[in-house]
Amino acid sequence: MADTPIYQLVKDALRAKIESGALLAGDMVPGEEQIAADFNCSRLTAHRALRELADEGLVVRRRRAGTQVAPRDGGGVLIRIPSVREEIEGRGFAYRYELLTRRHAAPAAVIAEALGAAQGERHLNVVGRHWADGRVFQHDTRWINLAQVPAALDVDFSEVSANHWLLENVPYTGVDHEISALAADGRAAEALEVAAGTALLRIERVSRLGDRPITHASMLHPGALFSLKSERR
Amino acid sequence: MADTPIYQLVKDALRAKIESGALLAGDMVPGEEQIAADFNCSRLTAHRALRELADEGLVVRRRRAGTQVAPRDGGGVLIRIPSVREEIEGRGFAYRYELLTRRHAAPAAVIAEALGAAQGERHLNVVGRHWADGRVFQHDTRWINLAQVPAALDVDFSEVSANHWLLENVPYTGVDHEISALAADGRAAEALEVAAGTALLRIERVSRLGDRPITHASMLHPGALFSLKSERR
DNA sequence: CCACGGCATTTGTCTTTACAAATTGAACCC
DNA sequence: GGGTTCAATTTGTAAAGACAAATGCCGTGG
Repeated sequence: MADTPIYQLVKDALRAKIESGALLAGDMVPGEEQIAADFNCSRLTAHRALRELADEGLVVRRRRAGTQVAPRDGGGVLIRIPSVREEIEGRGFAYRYELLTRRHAAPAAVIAEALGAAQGERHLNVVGRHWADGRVFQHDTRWINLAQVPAALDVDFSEVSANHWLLENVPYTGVDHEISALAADGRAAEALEVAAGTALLRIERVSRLGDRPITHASMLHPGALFSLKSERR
Repeated sequence: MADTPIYQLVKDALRAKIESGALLAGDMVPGEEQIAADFNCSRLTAHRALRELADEGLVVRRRRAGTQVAPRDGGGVLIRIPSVREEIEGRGFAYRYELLTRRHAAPAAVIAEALGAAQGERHLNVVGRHWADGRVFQHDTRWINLAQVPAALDVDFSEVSANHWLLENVPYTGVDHEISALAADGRAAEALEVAAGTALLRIERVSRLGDRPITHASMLHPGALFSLKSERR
């Protein structure tokens, strides 16, 4: 016997109707009272099912107007970027982090702006590489906003990667990304051990606590060798 | 007066404690009874607040063991890829779609496999370009699985982009992505109106209904000119 | 015909009450 | 000491009742 909760049964039934096309965008979904009658449950149970579907974006609810199937987003798609380590080990390679440099210096103007920091202010710069077996998988240039995370100055990042330490020790509320492709110049080619001119995938990431930037990371991948794979929904 | 619902007040209070670091990963969160007493509300209201925080991944709940702050994901980051049109118009450019070719043919082996189709089976191939003002923003090669979407054969994609038509007319349950960088070969360079060898950003997307692939899309961006920007959470 | 207002409907939140399910921790037996 | 059983605690789901808030609809009046 199915001991799946009733609200879940209701959700599944409605979801099936929507995904099968039996209910199209804009169509009215039965009201809470109606569903409660159909499934022989209380209005609260029907309400919960509809509310959760609304939270997931499948339906739109308005008082008095009732519930209708949400218009297909048309908009975007959510993808998940796994952590480097997860990505590498998921492909069956051995993971290794190598610290290249760690210095206390003033970042370039672009970076300073991204960090919301004053020009010339000194912050922490950590540069490292993530290896997949014998090949460089990612080159990681990170600036840590010392105004937000002064404790980072006391950390030696030779053992822990900056990414890892930050995740463990610094709370954040949001992350902004920018993904682009570029051709490797001399320095990048050397760092990644590829030929100059190779196409690289670059991910720039600013993590924030509220609206205060915590870190700026610039991650480079040899794009011809590896690719980021993301999952559904 | 604040007419924000009580469960929301509870959520905000706990979220604040977690994000400020007052509660660290692994720390116990007060139980439902305790919260109900603290906020002078019913257990169900406290339950709803905790349940929603658990749905959002901030806390972990186990019967008898109680509720504790979830370990920081460490894992991945969710980003949102906006639709091409949204992306272009969001930057203030005029959007235009141009159909290049539309043919009924057998895809290459790799594509056929991604579509879950038999070798040599004919499907619908739609190739087009998305323009931002006078420049090519994206080149889009799409294969539509006719076993799943036979109706696509009757559509002339000169007016509507394939992406748009599919979103409007075909339900899907999941999308898989792969993002990579590559250097433009002759044909790609011509299609995107860039110099050969320019670094390109490529997004490959397979959309599914259940586990049956609907479409395979290969999207190329001139990476030096444009980049994808994603939003928080 | 149009503008305004009130009414009825539908969703949103909350309380109280109840029982089920999971799991920890302790008592218990061997 | 080690494994097993049992009970208490905590979360999960549900019902019924109640009132609040939003808003589409219709009727009224101009």
